[in-house]
Amino acid sequence: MATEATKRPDYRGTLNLPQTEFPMKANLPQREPARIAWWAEHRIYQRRLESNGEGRPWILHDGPPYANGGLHMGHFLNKVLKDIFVKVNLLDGRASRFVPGWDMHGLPIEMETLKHLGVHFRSVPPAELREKCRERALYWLDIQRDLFMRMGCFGLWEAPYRTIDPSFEGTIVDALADLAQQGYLYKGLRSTYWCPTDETALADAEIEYRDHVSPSVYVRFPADAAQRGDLLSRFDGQVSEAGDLPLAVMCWTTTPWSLPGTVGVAFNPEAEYGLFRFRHAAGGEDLLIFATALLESVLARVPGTTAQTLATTTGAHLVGGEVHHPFMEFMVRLVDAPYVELETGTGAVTTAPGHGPEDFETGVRCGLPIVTPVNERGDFTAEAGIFHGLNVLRDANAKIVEHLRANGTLYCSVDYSHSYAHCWRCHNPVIFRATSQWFMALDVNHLRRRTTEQVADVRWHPAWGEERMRLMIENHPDWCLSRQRTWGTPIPAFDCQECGAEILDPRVARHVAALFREHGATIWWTWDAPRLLPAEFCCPQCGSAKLKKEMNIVDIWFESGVTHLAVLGSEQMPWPADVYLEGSDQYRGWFRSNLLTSMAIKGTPPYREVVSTGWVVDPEGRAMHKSAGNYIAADDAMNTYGADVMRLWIASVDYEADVRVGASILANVGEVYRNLRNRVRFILGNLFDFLPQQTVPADRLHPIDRLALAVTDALAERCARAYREFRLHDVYLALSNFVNDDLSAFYLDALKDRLYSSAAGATGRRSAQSVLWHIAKTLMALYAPVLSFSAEEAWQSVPPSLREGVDSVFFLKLEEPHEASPEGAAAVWSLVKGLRAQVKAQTAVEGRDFELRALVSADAATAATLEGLGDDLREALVVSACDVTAGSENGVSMELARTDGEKCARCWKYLALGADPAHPFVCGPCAEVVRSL
RNA sequence: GGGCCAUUAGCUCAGGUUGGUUAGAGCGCACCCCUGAUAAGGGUGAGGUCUGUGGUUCGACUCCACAAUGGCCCA
Repeated sequence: MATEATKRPDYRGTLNLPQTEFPMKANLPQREPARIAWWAEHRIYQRRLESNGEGRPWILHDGPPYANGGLHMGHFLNKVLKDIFVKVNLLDGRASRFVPGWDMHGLPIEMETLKHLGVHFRSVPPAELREKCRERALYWLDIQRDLFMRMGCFGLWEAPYRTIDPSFEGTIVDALADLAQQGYLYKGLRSTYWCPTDETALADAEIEYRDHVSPSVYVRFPADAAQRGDLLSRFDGQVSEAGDLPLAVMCWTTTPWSLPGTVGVAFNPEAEYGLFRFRHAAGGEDLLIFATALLESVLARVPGTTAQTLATTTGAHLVGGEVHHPFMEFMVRLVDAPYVELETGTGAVTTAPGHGPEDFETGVRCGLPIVTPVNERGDFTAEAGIFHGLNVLRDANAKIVEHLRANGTLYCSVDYSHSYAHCWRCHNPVIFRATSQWFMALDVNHLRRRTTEQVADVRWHPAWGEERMRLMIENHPDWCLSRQRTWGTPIPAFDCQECGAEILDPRVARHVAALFREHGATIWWTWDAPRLLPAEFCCPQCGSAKLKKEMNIVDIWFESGVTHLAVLGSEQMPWPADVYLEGSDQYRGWFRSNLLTSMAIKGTPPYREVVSTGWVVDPEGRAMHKSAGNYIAADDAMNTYGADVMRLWIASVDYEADVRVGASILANVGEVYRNLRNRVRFILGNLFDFLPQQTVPADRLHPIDRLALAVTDALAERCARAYREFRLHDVYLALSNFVNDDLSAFYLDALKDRLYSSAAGATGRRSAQSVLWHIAKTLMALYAPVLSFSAEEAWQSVPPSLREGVDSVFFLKLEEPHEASPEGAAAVWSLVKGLRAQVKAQTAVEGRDFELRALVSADAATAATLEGLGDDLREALVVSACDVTAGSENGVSMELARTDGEKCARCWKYLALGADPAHPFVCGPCAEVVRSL
């Protein structure tokens, strides 16, 4: 063995093997924080923004997260996606200035603060409670900001917009002034969701549906003699066996507490109703009216009864009749309502316009009185008679059922489990109350029509977003803007003490807005009315100066609905935004609220494009919940996998639909990450001795290198286009295919011989390096929006002489300008790649790569093309010799055979050895290189 | 209960703008090669009734209807 070693010396030291400081192992969780500090210290984002200064900035307007807790994977998806597109545009030469924002007012924070303090909101003075809420919101803002920065997101983190800033509060009130001036705001009685626990009206968005068990009651609404005659006549006089039995309508409700406010009974006008002769188990008999379709169901619930059908008619025929209330003093009108369904109950539904939106609508349409005998705490008022003082959610149902049973009007009461509206924060059931609230009208000034029309002018991603938004606007009721809470921005309304006028005057609103900008909105609680009003302002109706401020705050969806007015509109942050990007729940939320305020105040949408994302779900496709045990906190994921792997995960999925995440999914992404990282590492390793001035001009590159250049430029073009069109997954697929298939398995593999065994400064080697440097820059730039940490790390590992003073990967261009590629380059590339694949497929049979010589035969044209590649064809096939012959047949075929040569101890190709007696085991070219060292 | 969206190999996704030969890729897995990208690299292979059921058609993963499962929004 010793003699063998001396006979065949080790030439390893004479080769140009890769060297790089870019480590193979990423250690992302440990290294990423230092990268963030470096970006901040060197003001990388700000400097690129400044150098991109010309032209209109590209603005992705940030939808504000709610500052009331930690961050989950949904937050990660949201903010990182935004960051990716911000960086795409940054690298693409635009000033993509990202101003992050936070939604900081509102009930959830107020609740969280009260819980934190352990007190009830009535026990804390408003100004003090507001200060505590502010502290709490700022506390969460800091935590969230740190995490967003930890994700690697670029943005103006030191100057975010916050809905609690006095300037923002001023914008909110100015927006109300604009709306008031144009006649959008009105005060109206409305049946609104009302939370008796929190004592506030709730927006639709503040409602969640949960299962709830209610007593489902069948109640007798008796008719007196006159009413009886009238009702019987409505059965077309076909009633012969009625005798003188008493008559009643059998009504149904799942909210017995609404009975004191029940002033109507609704029938489905198209359904059939029967007049039934009822024999009760106890012995009595009477006549009852209810839906025929529900007869069996009713009999099943009122045991021991039998019924005989005397006559039938339609619901429409019964409308206009009247019966007595089962216990109140007033009469109840029979009305029609299309929503009355015949699946459960009796088809005769109690209607309390003060306690339900449908009932309210029916009441208004049919002229019923709007009765609301329930106060803000859910207690019956004196208007409810004997039930005065009972609470509708606690004891009213039981007491009312008991009373019905006692006075003989209850047929049946059974527990009924159904989906019922609950408060989103305290999770208690909510009720409806008719209360006086401020509304934004959607049909004033053709707002609804103009909005649905202009929805078509926005580019929606995915495309179905347009239809979804259009339907959303078409079906939306007027927007209830007022809330009866403390932590928010006051609605600048005053009530006249003399004439009772409710005043929301634009002039007053602008005055208040200016005061808020200067002093903050808390002055609404600490200043008296005269100080808040413009000098000499009097009631526009009666001229009285005795005005009292209202204590309503504005819906927080209105606050976030005017972020476009608060944040955009300057030269640096122009209005409208280029893009809004949020989860698909925001079609109903922020996309819509911004659209409506913008259409009303500015006349056009606040965005040109809208991107919506799916939901982050667990590996089985189920929603994530802390209580379900499948919840992943954003910081935990980053600490485990590193932000860059998490960021790559986002590119690996189709974010427009729901995206799954879990340990095995992220492990897969981790493998792809290592691929992408090692490709760049290998390329950088081969550039350790390369200098920019050694770059070989395109026209003198090796043929295969020119093809590689062309293929790389095509990739960059394709990726850049996909990036600009938000097709992130296409970038991911294109990059991983390129890096694995074109580079690792083909080009880089082929290049090793030339890079390693040529003389360091040989033109051929510099040609390869020239192209490798171009590929490296291309890849790092394309990686940077997604793999921000790793791309930057790679860039910092490039020898400074090669980097030429470019400090950061974020100073590169997304797509380097380049000359047109040679005609058909991609086809030639594929052709050669295909031949190389054939070689590889046969190496197991025929021998190792370099042990082979290839005999390629092709039609004349193809042969000419292949011959044009010169020795690069041999190199690309990784064989020791290659001959091309032109045949007459179409296409290309190849034969492989063993070479005659011996293995060169230095380059490992099989060639004639020993031309230089000093180096007997080495081929001619290698001997020459070695001699020159 | 209604609207919208999704459902293609173990996982993440392509695909077919006009339905037409053996539905593709990466990762994982199994086996093999290399050891001068080495806590790397290369090759080969096994995995799919394209969620299900009907329908239209000479022919459907692709069009239509219904259903299931999951998601978002609403009631």
